[in-house]
Amino acid sequence: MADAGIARAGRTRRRTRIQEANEERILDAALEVFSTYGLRGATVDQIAAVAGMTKPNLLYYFRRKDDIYLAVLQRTLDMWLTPLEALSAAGDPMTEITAYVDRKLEMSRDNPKASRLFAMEVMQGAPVIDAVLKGRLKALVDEKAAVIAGWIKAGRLQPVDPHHLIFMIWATTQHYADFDVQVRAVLGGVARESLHFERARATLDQVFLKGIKGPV
Amino acid sequence: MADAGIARAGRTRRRTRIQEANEERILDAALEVFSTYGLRGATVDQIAAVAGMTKPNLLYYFRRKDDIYLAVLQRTLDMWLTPLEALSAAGDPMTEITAYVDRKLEMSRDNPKASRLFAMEVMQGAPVIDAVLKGRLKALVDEKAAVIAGWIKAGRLQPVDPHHLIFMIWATTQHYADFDVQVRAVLGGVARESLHFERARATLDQVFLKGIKGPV
DNA sequence: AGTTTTCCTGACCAATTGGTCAAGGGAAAA
DNA sequence: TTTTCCCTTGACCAATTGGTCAGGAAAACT
Repeated sequence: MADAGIARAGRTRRRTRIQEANEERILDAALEVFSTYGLRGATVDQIAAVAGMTKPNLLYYFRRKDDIYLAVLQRTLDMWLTPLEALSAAGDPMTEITAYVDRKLEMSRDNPKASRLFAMEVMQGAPVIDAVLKGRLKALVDEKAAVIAGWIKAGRLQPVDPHHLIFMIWATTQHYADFDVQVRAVLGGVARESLHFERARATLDQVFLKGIKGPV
Repeated sequence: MADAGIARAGRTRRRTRIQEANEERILDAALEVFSTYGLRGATVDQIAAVAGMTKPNLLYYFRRKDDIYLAVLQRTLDMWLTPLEALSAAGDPMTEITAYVDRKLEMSRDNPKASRLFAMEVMQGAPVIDAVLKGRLKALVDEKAAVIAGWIKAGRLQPVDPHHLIFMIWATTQHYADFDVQVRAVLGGVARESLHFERARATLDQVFLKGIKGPV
């Protein structure tokens, strides 16, 4: 996979500040464009325009469209998986899960483009990160599902299918990023940003909490 | 908007069986392609190939790419809104909501392409159905949210924000269509189709049921 | 049957797309 | 200051894209 940019001939050189700055500008622009139009719908010209540079200049840093796409996916991947990794068997089940929901929701609010990028990739059949889904992601989910299963076995949580519970959390939280336009359209001018986020959080917390809280 | 196909000159003629059949083939193919790549990422050649006809032939029925897109969106819209319309104030709250969840989940299973088509459209900023979202959809959601609010006021349901509850239901059910690839990847070969659908249904029903069931 | 209308296709076109390249302008090491 | 690389660009290219058109093949009407 190399170093993202500068896969050009000759040995690997030190990274210039210009290089560093431009690659970041490009990746930011690429996130913007790819997260809206997907790999196929996005054009290099468009990314270059958003990044404020000429197309050949952009292609100097990333030789092919696919390279940019790959780089921006990888860049966002870790950030996206972090919240689930933080779910700890040691903590109190309800606290842990609520915290996970809240963290994920915050990510959707603060980084909606990352959410949409993955959504686009997956909806197009995950041509690039398919292996990651089946490998790293599956392993992580299986691990945390086991943690939840442990809580259930210990009688600290209602018996629910852990995998599908995780799917529910993903779906509900990412919905606010992926379908942002629809959410706004339906809520109308009524709800101001922060307010509608707070309501979402309250609703999710409440339903999940009551929905899976341990035996009365 | 006209008659979808044959907006060609002259007065509107009767629809041939050939016409009817071909338009359906085209719309099926268009659903397949647009739901995967979105408006911009899809190509007319590709749709024609899936429909099993030449590009000029396809363009004989729909003169522009946008026309096909619009037609396939409209064709799917009603079907997509039906489940929510069926939610009735007259019924028992929990029964109604569970039934809605189940219906939506079945739609995701039986017509995942429709789900992905709308997801794509919305994620790309809803350039085509923006007005529908703010008009018809908002009106429908507001109406049903009022129904739910009524149940809450009557003490038959835990107090939750009705709009966000509806979002939760959309998100969780459509997730199985939109992120199908991811779901399969994470569940691995373990779960066979029908089995994993049944588990999803059970999990959603349970969490929503316990999550919002009226005061004990 | 013959005539009219619909259907279908190969050839074609302009615009856009991903990508290359030679050569000039700058930054930084010597 | 000089030299060496790094950076940037306009011009260019082949392939793909959305879309047109003239004319032949097949239906449909009479």
